[in-house]
Order: sequence, then structure tokens, then C-alpha cells
Amino acid sequence: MSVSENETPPSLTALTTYLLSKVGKSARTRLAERLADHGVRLWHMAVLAALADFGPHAQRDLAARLGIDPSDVVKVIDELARAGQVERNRDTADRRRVSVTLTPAGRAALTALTAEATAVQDAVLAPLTEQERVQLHTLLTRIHRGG
Amino acid sequence: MSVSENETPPSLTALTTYLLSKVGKSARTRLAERLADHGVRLWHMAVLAALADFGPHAQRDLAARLGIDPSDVVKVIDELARAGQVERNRDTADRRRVSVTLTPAGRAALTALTAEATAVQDAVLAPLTEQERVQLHTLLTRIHRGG
DNA sequence: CCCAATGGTGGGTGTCGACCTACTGAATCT
DNA sequence: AGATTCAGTAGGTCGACACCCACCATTGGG
Repeated sequence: MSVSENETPPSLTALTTYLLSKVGKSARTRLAERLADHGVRLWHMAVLAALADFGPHAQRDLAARLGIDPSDVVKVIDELARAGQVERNRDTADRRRVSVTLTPAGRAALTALTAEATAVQDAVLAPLTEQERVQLHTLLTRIHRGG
Repeated sequence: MSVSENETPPSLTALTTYLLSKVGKSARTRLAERLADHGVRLWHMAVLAALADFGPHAQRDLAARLGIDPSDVVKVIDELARAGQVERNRDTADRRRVSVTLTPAGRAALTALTAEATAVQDAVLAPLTEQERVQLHTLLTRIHRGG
């Protein structure tokens, strides 16, 4: 039985693509696990964040902003509303639209979720110094905006 | 109708966790699409890479190295074998084991797939300078080894 | 006033990855 | 030889995610 079976093939680690997808997935998974303890998934947090940052949205606008299907937004909002973190109100001007608003409970939930995300971040970025973390964040931001 | 509905919530982009998972997913998805043109998925490439870098493996060892379930390795190897990129041979010493070997066709396939990965990489990392790409790769490598 | 377009809703589909179980043939231990 | 462990295999489950279509209420244009 050979000794070294733990190492990832260098052919893969040589590819930034691979590292990106691997590390990203690790971050994603860990975060998802933490969020699950709060009974939410990643999209719930994204919706709460969008509402906190930009105020009330029509559901259609939420879908556009977050890049998800409108019919999926419905389901996420359903669950957030059931948890009292979000409020649905028919738009008085255009009664087809539903305006979604963050409740105080929702804002509190977002704070808690953000704390979880930060915790995961500390764990994932443990091997890096403070300065390197900033560096990484800057690089990722550039990529994110550009692509 | 508000003007700015395209921006991602700052609450999210402030989290390296978020950027990591988002950018990582983007890389993953793009790569998967390219690989699909060759009729393979990510695991196929990983297996080919492992065989190229470390030589023949028992299927069990492949599973251990890549961190996937042995029963899933079977399916991947099935497909690679059907494509003639890999050879199954019973280990003469321990006839329970199946030694999996890379064929020349497999090596050629890996080269092609690596080229695709590099292409995706260029696209994803387009906003970065050469030096920054190296920087990013170094940081990711540290994280990958550490976590 | 009728018709087309729009926002929201419910339901269903397909893929993918991770996982789990039962079974086989072979090796190993006693 | 018998019992136990191990490698591989076939099969199914489950959750997440993305996507799609049909339907309803409403709006706005001709």
C-alpha cells in the first residue's frame, strides 16, 4: 500500500481554475452548513442582503438583481415571510406588483447570518495573514466585477 | 422603476466567503461546460490527472486521493474505459484489486482538457495582470493546502 | 372595451454531486 | 475449513439548483 495517497494531483493544483472552484466550493459548503443551522439557504441570505442594502424590491427586481428565476424567488420569499423576516405588500400604484420589505426580525437575522459568514471566512482564510486576506479580497472583487 | 438593479448587494461583496463561492462557482460552471463538449465531467478529468501524475491506482486509492465515494469511482472509470482512455487490469498479487492505468489516448485527452481549463482560466482571470494572477494562485494554493 | 404584455404563482423537469446499501468474489486470520 | 475483512460493483435516494411552462390578476395600448 503506497504511502502518499493524500496529495492532490499537481496537474490540477497547477490550474487556478481548479483551485478557484475547489476553494470556492469548500467555502460555499461550509457556509451552507452554518446557514442550515438557522434554517436558511444561501439565497435567503442574498435576498435579505439585497433588501437591507437597497430597500424594498418588487419580486421581479429581486430576481433580476440576484440573477435567479422569478419563480424561485417566490419560494424563497414564501419561506422568509413565514419566518416573519420579510413582508409582502401589494404595490398600490401597480397592483400586479408585490413589494417585499425587510422587517426588523429580518434585519436581525441578516446580522446573525453575516456573523456566521465571517466565522467561516476566518476558518477558510486561516492560512493567510491579514494583509494577504485584503489582497485576496481585492483580487476577487476585480474578477467578480469583470466577469 | 429604479435605475440600478444590476449591482450585487455590498453586504455580500464585502464577504470574501461570498466572492470566493461566487467566483469559484463561475469557474466551475464554465469549465464544466467546456468539458461537456468533450463528453466528460469534472471528475473524469481529476481521475485522468491523478493517473498521469502518480501512475496506476487501485480504484480504492483513487477514491481516497480524490475524496469521492468508491462506488462513484466505478462509474467514472466505466466511462473512461469505454472511451479507451483508461485500462482496467486485475492486480495479480491481490486479485480483489483492479489496477487502473492511463492509456496514450487518455494522456492525450488530459492534454486537451487541460487546454480547455487554461482557456477558461484566461477568460475568468481576464481582469487581472499576469503578476496578479500569480499572486492569486499563490494565495489559493496556501488556502487549499491549509484547509 | 378588447387584447397584448406584465408580475406573480404553482407545478413539474433534469442534472449533478454526495451518499448509502446489498451483493460478489477474493484474501486473510485462526 | 470457516469466519471475517476487503475491493469492486450495481442500484437507489436525497437535496440543491436551474430552468420551464401554464395559469391568474392586473395593467395599458389601440
